[in-house]
Amino acid sequence: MSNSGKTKKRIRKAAGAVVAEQGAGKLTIEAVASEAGISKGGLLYHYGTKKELLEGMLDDLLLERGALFQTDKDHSSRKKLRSLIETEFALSSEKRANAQSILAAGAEDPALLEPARDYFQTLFKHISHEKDDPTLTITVALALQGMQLLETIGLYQFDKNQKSQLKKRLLELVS
Amino acid sequence: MSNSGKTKKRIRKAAGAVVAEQGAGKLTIEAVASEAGISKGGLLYHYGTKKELLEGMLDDLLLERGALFQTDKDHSSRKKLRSLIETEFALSSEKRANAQSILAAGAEDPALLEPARDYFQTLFKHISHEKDDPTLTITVALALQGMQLLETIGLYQFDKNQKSQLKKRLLELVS
DNA sequence: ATTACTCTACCGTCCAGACGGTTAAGAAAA
DNA sequence: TTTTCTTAACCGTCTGGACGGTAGAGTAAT
Repeated sequence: MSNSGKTKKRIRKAAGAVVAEQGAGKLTIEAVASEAGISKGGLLYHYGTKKELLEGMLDDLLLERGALFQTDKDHSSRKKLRSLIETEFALSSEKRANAQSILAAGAEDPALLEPARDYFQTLFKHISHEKDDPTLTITVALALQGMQLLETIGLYQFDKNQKSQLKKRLLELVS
Repeated sequence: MSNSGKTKKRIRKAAGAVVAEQGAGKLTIEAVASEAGISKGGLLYHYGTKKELLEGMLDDLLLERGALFQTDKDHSSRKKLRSLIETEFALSSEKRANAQSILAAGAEDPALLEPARDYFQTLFKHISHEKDDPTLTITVALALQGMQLLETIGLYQFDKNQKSQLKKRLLELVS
């Protein structure tokens, strides 16, 4: 476990890059290995199967976002959402590349998405229990996700200006 | 061209079903042919290559939504968005399955998504020129897309109740 | 301090199966 | 009987994964 953590991280990052550049269907072990600068055999030493790699990628993604809605039972869903908005807009492009794991896992085996489904289940259940205006809060959460997914799939890229305005407005809507 | 239109449509529908059930990565010509009840060779008679099939699927999707923002120069972006909201929520589950083409095309060859990129480019440009509160309108458009994509990827399913509330609220926000 | 051994981290090769696409031939419809 | 549609058999390529091997750093025994 000494050095292997570093190499594993490099592999996961390379996998995200492959998906972003070539599409989820081109995520092959060879392509990832090449992008990471090691051989296929070397990659399979760290991740015994492709499935393990996909799971590792998804973990990265959910660990970043998921903690919020598991703990913090004392905070309102709006407060959590505000914090999620801040987090999402502040993410480095490297971390945002982790979202590619959604597409890769969905393409390979939809069953791998189960943890992500749990996350959204929890998220929307939380918000629905809100007293003030749950549907508005859901709208904001959906807009945040919509932006994220559009960018991940490569259908649209918001520029800095648009993003800062959008962030400001989303925060206002759930204040 | 006589009967082939029907068979082609059945093939496209089968392709959407395969993606929905097994994931974008499992969209193989054989699987689609089997789902459509014909042989692989039979499918390739109608769509000479897999790429052609993907393009056909994307056309289905964009023809439904796209017309709105190409024509109707005299209508405000809010009015168009309201009409898009109505359309999206009224879509049959069969038509909603067309959205799977986004995932399939993105997995196979991201270049195929170009028409879809154009669509969103046009959509957001239109909205940005709005005078009243473009960022709110963008938020609503993103929420609509977010719902759509979450359902398409299979990360969350909104029930009838949630949907009718959401539709009502989205319409209010851009009224 | 040299020999023997072990472990981690990798590499290169190989293979069975899956895949997209071609082809020759037949069935159905016109 | 010509055109349209469909089939089964086949081909070359790619992919996931298995596997044998190895360089090097450490550990222990002699």
